[in-house]
Amino acid sequence: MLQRARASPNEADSTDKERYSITQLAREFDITTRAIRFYEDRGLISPGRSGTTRIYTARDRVRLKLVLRGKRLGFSLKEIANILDMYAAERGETGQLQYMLDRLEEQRNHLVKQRDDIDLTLAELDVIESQCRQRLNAMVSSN
Amino acid sequence: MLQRARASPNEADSTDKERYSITQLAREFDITTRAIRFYEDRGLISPGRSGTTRIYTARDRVRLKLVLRGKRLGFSLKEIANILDMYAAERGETGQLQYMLDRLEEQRNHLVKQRDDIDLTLAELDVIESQCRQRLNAMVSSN
DNA sequence: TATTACGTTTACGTAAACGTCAAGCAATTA
DNA sequence: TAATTGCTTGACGTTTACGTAAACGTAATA
Repeated sequence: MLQRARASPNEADSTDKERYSITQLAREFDITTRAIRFYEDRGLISPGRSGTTRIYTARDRVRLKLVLRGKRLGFSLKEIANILDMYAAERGETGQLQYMLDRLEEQRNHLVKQRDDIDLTLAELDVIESQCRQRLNAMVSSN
Repeated sequence: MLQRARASPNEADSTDKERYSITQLAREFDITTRAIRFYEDRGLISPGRSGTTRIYTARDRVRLKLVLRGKRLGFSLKEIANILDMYAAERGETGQLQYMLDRLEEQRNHLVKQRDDIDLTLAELDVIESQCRQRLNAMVSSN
């Protein structure tokens, strides 16, 4: 039985040894394998292969996680691809550091605006809820 | 006159008098008239008519604003419709106050999670940016 | 050996959210 | 009066993000 030890104390290669199958990831993140393959088709993930079968590393898993976070924030896959590129380019020889700083600023502004929207909406939910509770109390006390 | 007092100094009719054309709103919010009509088609807005021409009140405008905010937060038009219904039902005779409180809670959880996502992303942007700036400094000092 | 589980590619289908004509009415302006 | 401007209602086209089915390979299990 050739099982690899997990949560290993030492790592020979500096690359993590965890590997995931497509269905493992699908189950973990509650998405379909179709979706994962689609993300690959759009260049968001590039898992290795064993024959034809996809094999996902810890890095692939992180990228998938970021993809899903981006989706929750309402970004399109294309936008998410750009963001992931920024993450990746961060240590590459881009030579366009200023351009990248601008893009970062842009991204930050977007997120801050979105957070403001959320805070506004949460505040309004508070108002609605308190009015709901008032009506609920009124119903109780009128019994 | 059993009217609730509103924030306005005088109001003859309790309905505001501002009217907007579809292109006015389109220009104000930088969307197309096609989009606005589409929102109407999906029941998100129901402007009055003068003949066949749509006439938008201040209330319609607010709803449109909420629609766009919802879109920025990544909600589908169907979800936005539900949210708007909650806003509207708030003073209606729903008789399902508890159900509505549950939906409010749900909505709140969604938003809080989204805000957490944003905070996570903003933190990571900080990291990337500082590394960018380090590289930029390195380039300058190596000249 | 047959079934089951898991994987693959290819390809057509679909819902959402509009974009983009087309054709026509109504009012103002040249 | 002719043209322009703004509005209307269809209706078909498009993009995104997958769903769904077909047809197949492989490996473990009953």
